[in-house]
Amino acid sequence: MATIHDVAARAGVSPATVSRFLRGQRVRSAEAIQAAVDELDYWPSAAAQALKSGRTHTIGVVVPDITNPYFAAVVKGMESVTRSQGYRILLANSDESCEREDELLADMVRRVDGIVLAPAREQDQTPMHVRDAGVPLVFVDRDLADGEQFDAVLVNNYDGGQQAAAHLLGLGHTRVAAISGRQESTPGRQRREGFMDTLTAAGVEVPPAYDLIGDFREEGGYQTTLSLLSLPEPPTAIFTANNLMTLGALKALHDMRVDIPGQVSLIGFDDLDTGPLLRPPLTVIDRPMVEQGVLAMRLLLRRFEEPYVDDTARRIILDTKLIDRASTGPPRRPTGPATHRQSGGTSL
Amino acid sequence: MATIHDVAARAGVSPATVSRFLRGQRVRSAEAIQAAVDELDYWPSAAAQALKSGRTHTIGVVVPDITNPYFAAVVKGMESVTRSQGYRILLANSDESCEREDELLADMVRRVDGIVLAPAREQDQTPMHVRDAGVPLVFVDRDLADGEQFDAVLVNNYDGGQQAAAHLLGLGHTRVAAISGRQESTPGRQRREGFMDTLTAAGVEVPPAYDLIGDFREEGGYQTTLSLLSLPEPPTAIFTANNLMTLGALKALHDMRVDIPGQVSLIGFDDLDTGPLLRPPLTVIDRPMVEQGVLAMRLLLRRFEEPYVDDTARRIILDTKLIDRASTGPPRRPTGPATHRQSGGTSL
DNA sequence: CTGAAAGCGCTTACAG
DNA sequence: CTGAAAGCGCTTACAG
Repeated sequence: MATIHDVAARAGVSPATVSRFLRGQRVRSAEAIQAAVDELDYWPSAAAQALKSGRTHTIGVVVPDITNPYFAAVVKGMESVTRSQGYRILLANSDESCEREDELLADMVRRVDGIVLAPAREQDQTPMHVRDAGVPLVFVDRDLADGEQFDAVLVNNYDGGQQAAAHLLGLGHTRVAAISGRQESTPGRQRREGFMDTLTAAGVEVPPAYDLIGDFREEGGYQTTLSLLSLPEPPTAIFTANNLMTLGALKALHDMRVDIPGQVSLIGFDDLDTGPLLRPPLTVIDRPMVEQGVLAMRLLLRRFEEPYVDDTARRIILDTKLIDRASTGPPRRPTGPATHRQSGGTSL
Repeated sequence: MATIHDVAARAGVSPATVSRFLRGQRVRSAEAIQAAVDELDYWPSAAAQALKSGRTHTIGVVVPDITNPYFAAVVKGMESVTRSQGYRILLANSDESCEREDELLADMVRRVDGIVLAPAREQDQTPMHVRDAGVPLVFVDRDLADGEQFDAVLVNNYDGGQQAAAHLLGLGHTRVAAISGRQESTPGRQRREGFMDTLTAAGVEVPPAYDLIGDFREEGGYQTTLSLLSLPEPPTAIFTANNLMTLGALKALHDMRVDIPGQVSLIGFDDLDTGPLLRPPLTVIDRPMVEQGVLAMRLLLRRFEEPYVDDTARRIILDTKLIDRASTGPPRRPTGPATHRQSGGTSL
């Protein structure tokens, strides 16, 4: 493969001049150099450039699962930004594993300029080390327990949980279950807290059997829903704390031939592309996706601007929004202090 | 950041010895070096290693759209392989654009050891150049017109198109429409050909208004379906050539309050995670997804084995399979040389 | 505007 | 097993 020396020799200049030309500086022999570049099919070595300049123009992105449509959308947003700025993305899945995340981060420290991370656990220590090593870090979707010093793009998960609970309460539900994400993760903890606090404040108690922890995966949503349905007194409404678990719950409900929302109402967190097309169309707590990726990447790239002065951490918290479709409705026979704004179910 | 010299100095050895230790060779001062590495929090510079060794241990992956669940699954499969082999993935979307793909490829040539590509067009020339530059290339999902010299993992798209057509013919449809992908792409062309050939062979003619070309995106599926429905004589069955267009078609059908499969049958190519949960559950041509990624990456990494002798191109063609769910059924009133294996529709 | 030269941080024959 | 030395392919002050 041709090197900068080959190009220089062919164009009759020094390698330094070729280098200057390539970085857009004005040089006398521009045409000759361009011709040599074309003829030799020259492309600079990224490794040599990185070694010399200390910049890789690559951003590491670590998410729990790229097949989760939410993260796919977030990554898409990030890519639209990196593309326009001349950066590229080194992508990896942590698989919700802290150990895996640590390995990935360690591996990335010396090959990227910065990292966007959705930490698997709020107690992670590795991000601090990475930052101490001089690699800027931005959180997306998830935070650290003591993450205030990091840039972050998050949503108001607590609020989202509240909205979900308020919606079910408004329909008259009192036997309400929640399938939450791991409590060591930001969205797992916050969504559950918002949901539970709202129920408690309304005088609705949630028995332990109704307060389940999933794994943010479809399988977890499926299994926990089955366990809920096998209870002597199953809930009349279920809140699933992310898109994949919602899908799992929906599958379980279908498999058990449960009428939605006749027998059980289902409200999920995070909308799906297929949300309106499902049986029944899904009621969900929605939030920006692509936009989160865009904002997170902008926050990160901003740290590479020269001169860079403003060193304060930027924390962006976006709002959630209820999308009321058809998977929630009033319970068949209100069993508690039901509100009375709905016309009521007729069956049984 | 600490360098190998710092570690060497602290351990009282030469940099060469540290380097040997790090690559697993036997050295006398192993403990001292390990201690120095730990204390200094040393991590080798990927750029320096790449420059010196000529290997980046990074694989470039270029797909049309990572938010397409099919490609997300393929990438997941690829990642499971790279992970276990000490490689990482540089991921990028071509957005179905040839120009964008060219840019990405050119950019990657000097920063990866190999590339897995789903070419946007069968006439692409750039892959040849990349290969000539010494970077191994494997195709996945899509091929080049003269791609026999490249490793590839594909599926029998023609066969899949045939299966879809045979299924609709078997139900008695004669007014059959197809929404295909761009004919310059492998799956766009092959799926349509298999579908059309089968109809033609059965004596069913497809008018131009029924033979539409989409863009493999949801929006394309939506718009073309609307145009189909606005025809004086709309089709009784639609074949959509990929998952996203199927979703778009389903949305259009819902929006126009068309009964599926009562008024219109819908059969898609590529299954969806939500396939069984949709209204109605989708009949599709299915194919391996994660597995394709695994196979493609194995094919590629095999080229880096030492010593590498077998230089013949490996072409893997996987089979498709019909999943018969509920979005297809007999037409309301058979209008052509209908077969008679179904019990027939009752309405109208 | 241009060139000679140093150096980024490693790896690897080459001697010992 | 070990060290000194060269070199991977660039970039960038430093002079001119």
